[in-house]
Amino acid sequence: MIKITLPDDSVKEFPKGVTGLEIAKSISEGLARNVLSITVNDEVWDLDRPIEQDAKIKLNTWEDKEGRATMWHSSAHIMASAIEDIYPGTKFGIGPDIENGFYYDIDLGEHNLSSNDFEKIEKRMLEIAREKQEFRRKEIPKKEALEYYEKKGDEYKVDLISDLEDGTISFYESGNFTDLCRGPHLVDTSPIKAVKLLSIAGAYWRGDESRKQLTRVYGITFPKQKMLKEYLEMLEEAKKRDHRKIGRELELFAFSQNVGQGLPLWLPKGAELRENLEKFLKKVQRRAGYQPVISPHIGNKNLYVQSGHYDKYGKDSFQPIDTPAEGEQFFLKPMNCPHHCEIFKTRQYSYKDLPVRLAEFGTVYRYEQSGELHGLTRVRGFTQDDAHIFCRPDQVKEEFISVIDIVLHIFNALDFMDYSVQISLRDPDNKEKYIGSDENWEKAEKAIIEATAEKGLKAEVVKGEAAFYGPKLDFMVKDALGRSWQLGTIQVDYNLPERFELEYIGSDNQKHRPVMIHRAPFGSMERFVAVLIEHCGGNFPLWITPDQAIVLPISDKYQEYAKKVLTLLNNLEIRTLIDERSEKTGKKIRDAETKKIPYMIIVGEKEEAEETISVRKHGKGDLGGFRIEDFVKLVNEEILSAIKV
RNA sequence: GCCGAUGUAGCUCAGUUGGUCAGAGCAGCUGAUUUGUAAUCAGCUGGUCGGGGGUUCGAAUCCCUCCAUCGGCUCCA
Repeated sequence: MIKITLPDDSVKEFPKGVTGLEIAKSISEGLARNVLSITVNDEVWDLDRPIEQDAKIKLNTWEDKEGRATMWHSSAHIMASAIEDIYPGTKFGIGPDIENGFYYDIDLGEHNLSSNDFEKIEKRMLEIAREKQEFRRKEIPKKEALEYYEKKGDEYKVDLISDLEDGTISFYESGNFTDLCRGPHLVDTSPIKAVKLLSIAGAYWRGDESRKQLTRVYGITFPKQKMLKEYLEMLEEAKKRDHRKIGRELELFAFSQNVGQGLPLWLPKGAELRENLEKFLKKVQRRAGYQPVISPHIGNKNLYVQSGHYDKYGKDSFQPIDTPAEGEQFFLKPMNCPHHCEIFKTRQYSYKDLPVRLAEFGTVYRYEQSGELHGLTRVRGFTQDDAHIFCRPDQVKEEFISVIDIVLHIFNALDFMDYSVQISLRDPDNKEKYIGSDENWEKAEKAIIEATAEKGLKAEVVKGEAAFYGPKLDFMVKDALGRSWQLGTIQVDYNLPERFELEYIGSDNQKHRPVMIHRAPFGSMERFVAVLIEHCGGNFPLWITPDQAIVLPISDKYQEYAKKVLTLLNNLEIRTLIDERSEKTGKKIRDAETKKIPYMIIVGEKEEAEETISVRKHGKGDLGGFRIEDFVKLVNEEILSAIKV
């Protein structure tokens, strides 16, 4: 007998070689029907794989991430099987489960797959699912596996197997389809009740641009038809929050082919929104000891040669700007740091002057590949809420904490709670790839880890993800469709102080090299606004929204009073509009609701007589009559509680 | 840059196998209406059907090419 520990820490005894399915059955028939895989000592297994010794287990159903992963991984096999049935001779790369569904990279040879082919593949997949094909695990020696795929002519699998360690390799067989696979899988295909192929894309073999591009087919499956329907509806809902759509509807920003792709035009409403964010951050930064600086949009080539960026990015960047003077070349600035280094160099610093914090909303230009451009999240011209902190090595941690404070303060004020934090460290096995002394790296990495811990952030630590010039801390936020974007970033840099020979005089009267910290709490204004739009669906917090209120006179007779109210509110710094059209009140309200204006001020006979206003809140409805000063108080309280000063 | 898809009025979309197919709703304009918490009525103006080339008696519709957009891949100082 072996001891099986369940998630609630209860322990049950089972005969040696018991399977996950048998354990599920011993608990309940219902569970046995719904269980998809089993986690055995933190490893996900097939339900029919015998457990030979004491173990801690968890049975995974659709409700568990691991359960869904098992189902989707098996679905990828079914899709491959269906594709092989329909297009014999197809070669297969990899087919993993992903956060929402799965994909398979395939090589169809001459044939071109398009979304028009999805229906017949889906149909075949459902047939396979209904056939209740069992997934059978086989262990085969590496040599035999290689022979199998060489004979089949599938160079991708050969490539994969060649990289595996010697010994036996696991295969899974379902119906006529056999695939190299670590597993785990469903017991059989029957839990898959609903199938949807979502999209098709090119993907380089092994993510390498120089290798062949395969066809990647994305799909998702569900144990119930209804779930698929709900999922597709959810995707539709998410599309409604897309910043590109809302940006157009609320007239926040636009693109023009005449101006150029990836070059956003901020419309009056969007510019107001952005300025409100900038004003807020400027205020916060002033309090935190930052000094504003301003630098030009172009820089001499020499500047970027010195920074090292010319070498690394010059060829792929925008073309140089030539001037009449001989030998002079300028570039649109791709980042602000070299300029800020030059600002730092304009005077001498004592160790007592540090840290020096230079801040600038600096607009930069980068040549992003055309296929990469995406609304406001990926553009060719954007404004960083940039600052560079020049400090002593012993100040790194303190500075990190203070920057994290700013980032959290902003996220808090915008009700941005759903973010993740990533610490990127250097690859410990490849230290020579990085610039800067071992000692400084260790100090900085330790400082970042400690600073995040002290701030109570749950950060994921990723080794080998650091830039060559220093470790970093990133704040990531997801957009409406679940894609992750990097917003705030804090990066240590040992490279630029070196290249620009920055120095300060220490207490020992010797010259020392400062550490530089790049940081941008928003990241870029463009990307931040994009993600903000998707988070609030265009219903911006009152304090940054372009228009906070709109006065709606009931009829032309009350225009005069309405204008009086308008002036009064604007004088009290409530950004207010007026709707003077000869429309019915219902229509004016509808239009104001559509524009997502937080407060509607309705004035008619009664209000004029009483010197009051009727207030309607967006999305909520009528709040009743107010004296103007009471309304202003209400608005100011709402703003203060949001900003949480 | 690569793979696939898309591109019809400011916006959202119809347009059957190439032949009164250039349309609708919203928006806009003009007029009437003077309105009380999510759409008042009537009339009117908008489009070289993404650009260019080709096939055809005839192209929004078929082919080629370029551009842009969308979903991915790669990249992201």
